[in-house]
Amino acid sequence: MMQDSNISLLLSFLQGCNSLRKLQRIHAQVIINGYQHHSAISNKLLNFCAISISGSLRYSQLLFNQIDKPQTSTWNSMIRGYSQSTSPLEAIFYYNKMMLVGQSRPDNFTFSFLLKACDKAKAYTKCREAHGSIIRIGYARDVVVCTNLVRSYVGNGSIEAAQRIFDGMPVRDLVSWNSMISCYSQAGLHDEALKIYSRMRSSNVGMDEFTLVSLLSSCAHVGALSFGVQMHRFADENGFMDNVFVGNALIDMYAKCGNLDRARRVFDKMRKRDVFTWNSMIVGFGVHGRGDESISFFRQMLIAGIQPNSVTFLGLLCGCSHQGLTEEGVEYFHTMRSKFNLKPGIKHYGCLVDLFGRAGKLEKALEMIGSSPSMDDPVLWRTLLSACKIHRNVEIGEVAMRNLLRIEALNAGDCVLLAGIYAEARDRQGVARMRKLIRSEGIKTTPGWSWIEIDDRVHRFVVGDRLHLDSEEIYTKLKEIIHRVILIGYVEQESLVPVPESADELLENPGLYHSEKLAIAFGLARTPEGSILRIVKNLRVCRDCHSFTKFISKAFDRKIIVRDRVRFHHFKDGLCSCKDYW
DNA sequence: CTAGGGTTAG
Repeated sequence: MMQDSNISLLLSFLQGCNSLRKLQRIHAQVIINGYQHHSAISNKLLNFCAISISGSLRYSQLLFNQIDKPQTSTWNSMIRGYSQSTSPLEAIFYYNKMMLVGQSRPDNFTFSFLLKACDKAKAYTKCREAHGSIIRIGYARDVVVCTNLVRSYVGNGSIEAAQRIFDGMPVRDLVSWNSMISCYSQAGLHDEALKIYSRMRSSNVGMDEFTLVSLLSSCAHVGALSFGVQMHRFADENGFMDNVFVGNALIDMYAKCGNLDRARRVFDKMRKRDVFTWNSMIVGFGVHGRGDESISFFRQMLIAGIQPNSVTFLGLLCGCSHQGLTEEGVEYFHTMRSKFNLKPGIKHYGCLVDLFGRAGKLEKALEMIGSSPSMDDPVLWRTLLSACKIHRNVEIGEVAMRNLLRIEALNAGDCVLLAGIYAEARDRQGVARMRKLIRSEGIKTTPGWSWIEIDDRVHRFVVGDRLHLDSEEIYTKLKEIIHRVILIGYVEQESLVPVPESADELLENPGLYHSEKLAIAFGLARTPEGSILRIVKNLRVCRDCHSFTKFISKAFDRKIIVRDRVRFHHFKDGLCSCKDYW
């Protein structure tokens, strides 16, 4: 009697326990009363130590060692604890030990925790082994286990296996669908993520905040504005707008789709704002080249008492770089350390290389690489090479190229860039050398493309595209456009050495129409007068297309928003928001 | 009360 009430008292103490110190006192009581072998008590203790934030895995390890015949649930606690710790490999060791001892069988919980550990520890082989055991022991129909399998395979880079398991699941609930979508989204397979959504709709599991957040992230990445707007409406209608994740994802989506006003409106309405909220705005302004507004939001963020992090500074520095705020950018770079105790990472150095590079201070940019943590980072050299393209600097461009070769990071895009620099310097032999280099080294090429969204449909174009169904119409329209912009001063650059946009163009089809021109022509032909054209492309805008687009915005009185690989260009009345500084 | 899902950068 006495004993039972003591036990329940100890258990209730454990329930309310919120620190390791208290826990140790309770443990001492357990030992004093001779209850250390009472399984309810020791399991509870161990479970608490393993899972709770205030607990300690080391402590639960000690407790574990004192239990002579651990039950499945006890093993599970250890595996679970380590699976969410910083040493997920330990979880796998515990599972191995459990199998080796062989006294207790793994259950559906064991596999859920183990799979999570395989994901975190990037243990592909173990993941496959677990998959086999799951089938053998008979948990292959368990919806939670399968969902974990899907995540674990994706985390280990095997999207195909994940997709097969997902498709083979006898039952899929809302969480399973959300997992599949977020996995695609996080793996960068945004088209797949958006495609899954339509299948999900027909399976009648509904949608919640989690679904929205992943889908919005994918919209942001591919620039699918009208789909994003649909999601916004859905969030409004279902009362999801109070969720800070949803608000953040919406801000980011609007910013990345070129609509900063609507991003701002969502921001203003949010009741709770966290560091993601502020960062999304700061990064948004940054990639649109509105550095002064990035700075303004940064200041307000500090006043609101939100601590900036390294992403905040990436947005801020990007804004400074694209608006030519060189001194401010350098200043903020230094305050990272001095005021905010943040160590600038390689990407922050990249921003500074870009900042100096764009401003034409190529020597400074080169110095910056020298003072960075790594002279072997391809991104830094590539950034310098892009700057050399802007400022038509052959010498430093060649330095960047030699370094890319040295660190064996050279890709086709780099060759195309340098070829462009040579072309603008009228150095045909240089262009030819780049062409040869790509061929001889067998360097993989990225085809350039542009797309435009018209009536909720995406139309995608490549250089010299003849595959589009409306090819005739597009080329006729393009001829007409060229005629009209020449009348107001556009000079076609075809008479010069063609500046290649993509490797394909450099290798085989010089002088063809860039994908961007085709997308714009199609947009002009198919949308009502006065409406905004939104173009998304995977490469940078070339000088000729940039000039061409400026003239179109004037000749046709259209606002045109182009999102290229790194930033936005807003064309209006013959001018671009980047002030020709990109 | 032993399980699985979310945002910025890259």
